[in-house]
Amino acid sequence: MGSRPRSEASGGVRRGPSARFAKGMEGRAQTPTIKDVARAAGVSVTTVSHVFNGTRPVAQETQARVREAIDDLGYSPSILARALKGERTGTIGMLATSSTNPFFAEVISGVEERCFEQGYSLILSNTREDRERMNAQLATMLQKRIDGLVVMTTNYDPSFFQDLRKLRGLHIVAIDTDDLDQVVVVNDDSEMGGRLAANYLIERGFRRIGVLAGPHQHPRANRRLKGFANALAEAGLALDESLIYRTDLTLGSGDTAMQRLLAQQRPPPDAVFCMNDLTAIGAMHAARQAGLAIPRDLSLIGYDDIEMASYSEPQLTTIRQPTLEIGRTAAQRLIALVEGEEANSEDVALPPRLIERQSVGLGPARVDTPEREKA
Amino acid sequence: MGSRPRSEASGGVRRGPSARFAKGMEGRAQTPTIKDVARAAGVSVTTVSHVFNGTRPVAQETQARVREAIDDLGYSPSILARALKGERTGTIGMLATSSTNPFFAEVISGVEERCFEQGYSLILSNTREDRERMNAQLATMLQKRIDGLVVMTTNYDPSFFQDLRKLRGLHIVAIDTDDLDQVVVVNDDSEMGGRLAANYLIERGFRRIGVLAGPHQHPRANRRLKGFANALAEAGLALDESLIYRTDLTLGSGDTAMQRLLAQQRPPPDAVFCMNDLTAIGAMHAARQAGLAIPRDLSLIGYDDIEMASYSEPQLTTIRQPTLEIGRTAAQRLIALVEGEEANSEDVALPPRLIERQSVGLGPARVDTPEREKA
DNA sequence: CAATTCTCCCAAAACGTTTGCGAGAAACAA
DNA sequence: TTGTTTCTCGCAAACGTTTTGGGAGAATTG
Repeated sequence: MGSRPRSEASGGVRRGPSARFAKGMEGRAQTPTIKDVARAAGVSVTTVSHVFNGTRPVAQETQARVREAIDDLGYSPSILARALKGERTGTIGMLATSSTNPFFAEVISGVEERCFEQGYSLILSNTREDRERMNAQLATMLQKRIDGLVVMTTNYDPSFFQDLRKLRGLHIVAIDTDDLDQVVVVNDDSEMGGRLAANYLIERGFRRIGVLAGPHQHPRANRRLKGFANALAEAGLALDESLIYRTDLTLGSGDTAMQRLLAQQRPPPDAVFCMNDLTAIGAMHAARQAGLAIPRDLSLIGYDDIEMASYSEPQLTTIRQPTLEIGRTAAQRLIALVEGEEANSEDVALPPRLIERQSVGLGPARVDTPEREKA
Repeated sequence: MGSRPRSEASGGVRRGPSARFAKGMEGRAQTPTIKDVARAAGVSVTTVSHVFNGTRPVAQETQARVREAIDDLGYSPSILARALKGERTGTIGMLATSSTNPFFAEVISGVEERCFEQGYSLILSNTREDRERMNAQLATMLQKRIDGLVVMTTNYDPSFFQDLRKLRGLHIVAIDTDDLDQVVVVNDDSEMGGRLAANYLIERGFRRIGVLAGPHQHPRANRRLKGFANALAEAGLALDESLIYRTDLTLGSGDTAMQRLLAQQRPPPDAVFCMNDLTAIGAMHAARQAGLAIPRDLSLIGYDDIEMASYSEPQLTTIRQPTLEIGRTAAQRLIALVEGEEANSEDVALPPRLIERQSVGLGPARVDTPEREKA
């Protein structure tokens, strides 16, 4: 809001008066404009434009001359100028919490991939869940006239989305957020994911089950937890609130949460449902440090199926989210919106899947501690 | 090069003729222009511009009126139009191999962070080392008139950089690439990193040392290997070429390379130097599957110090690269270049550091297999 | 040979900014 | 009153495109 950086010095020899005869590599070769091409080809800018875009028939010979000039000068039209004429900028923005978290990284990758395929480019910003940053980044993106916005935040901040909704004319798709009117949301079906985890554990006979939950306001993790609790309830089991430990879904917080759990719960629960693989791997670490063997003494199930889940010790049983697909779908929907599609703006929920590996045992530690059998 | 997508349908009601009285929320609220503000405030566009930018004294009262109009309408200037006047676009591009690899992700994060701090935004593209994609992405970025470019590729493709150099007027900074004239390069001091690893292993008495190397053309990994070999040589040891196995620096390839090594080398080497943490973790996995305990039967040292290195089993001893810092520095240098700084365009090499954890034992497996002692 | 239709091209407006130039008004000095 | 300075602000050009409305000449038709 304050004074913005002015180009006081005007520094280098940026942009001389539309370099004539840019062919010769004398001096600094400015990026050629359509005018340069027109001059070189001896035609009007109109003709150059039409040749380049194929928007109107142009005589073969003229076309050849123009094309040659284009190649010679290495001309490529300025999207800036083009966008000024009311066309789209072909740029979409993405607000993400952090691009280093492997789950986010993959979603981002999916978004980027689909954007590229469709000829859009992606401006990426990491918000770190800092409201100030988000505002600043959003403002910049608006100045850059993005065609649409993908939002992937972990903590659902209603006021931010309210602000967002005021921006009529900007198309928005949210990933992993509570259902929002006016905004398309792409998710995995988190509730189903939670159920999958619960049913798997129930099936194997686990009854005393802990949870490494996400932050309070985290919609995705909360939905997983809800599905988990529902499935438990349907099996006549209750979710023991005292066995729920909060994390912020990072490696470190999984580690410390598990430490706390192990310190407070004796004996420890038979199994623990972790809201994502990162916390599960952190939890494994803590369990190991505490001398517990997995899955012998304690079973763990994660969520996401990041690549690392196949390489942990033991390999992590988890619920796979179609991560890349979530990103791709979000981009797809956004682009459809941007390109004028009005219909089909319903939310999307992609189905998760159980991936069975080694971190969940065959049942509560019967063999090793037979005395608990009777309980 | 072929026909580009035309906006044939011109679809939705995009951009009516500069919405009058945009205050009323009737219909679609277009993003207001400076003209709308001027009209609302009853002044000329000139005055609005000067008020907004503080480029000329404006009467207090007028200023107040203009500001009110700006707030009312939610005006923010179009960078497109501004850039058209020859100013910078405030956008920098980044070509990266993949944003899901944790090392890359962190570098990207550093770049993004610094860009944001300096008021630039980042267009990110994943190349997947596909030359076609790179070209297409670069072309798009050029059309968007990026002010500068950060390149982070794993395989050094001289011809690409040659092409790049032809783009005079575009500022470029490369990360992790062989020294290039005309382009600033930011690295960690990979050779020193290799030495650190070698000396640490030598110190502990390891002599028969394997290597999980990177791809042939990978400059960074090659420099590490060179430093490693040099340090070995200085200690009077030779690097056994037959103990070098190639990987492509992913988890999976670390796993399979280690499998091959274990199958072919009996007994296995005492220690293995892995070119990055991902391959080291993959290698751990393979070793475990083969029934080897780390570090009892085999010592492993990695490179990068990604977060996961602290949570693997056992925790990975590794060479830490100042990953974030590499990204930040690259962005910093690029922005300096963009803003007209000519001098100080030397390459940067940031110092790596040994992080001692648990994957390297106290020496070759004397205790457990005393018979090898005599060898 | 005049009238009509094509074919190929150009001029100019418009997009939203910034900015050099200058004009009117007020304040001040004479 | 008049000349000068100081404030305050508007006009219009320019940036690189796309696109509309013609226009000049050639080809076709009558």
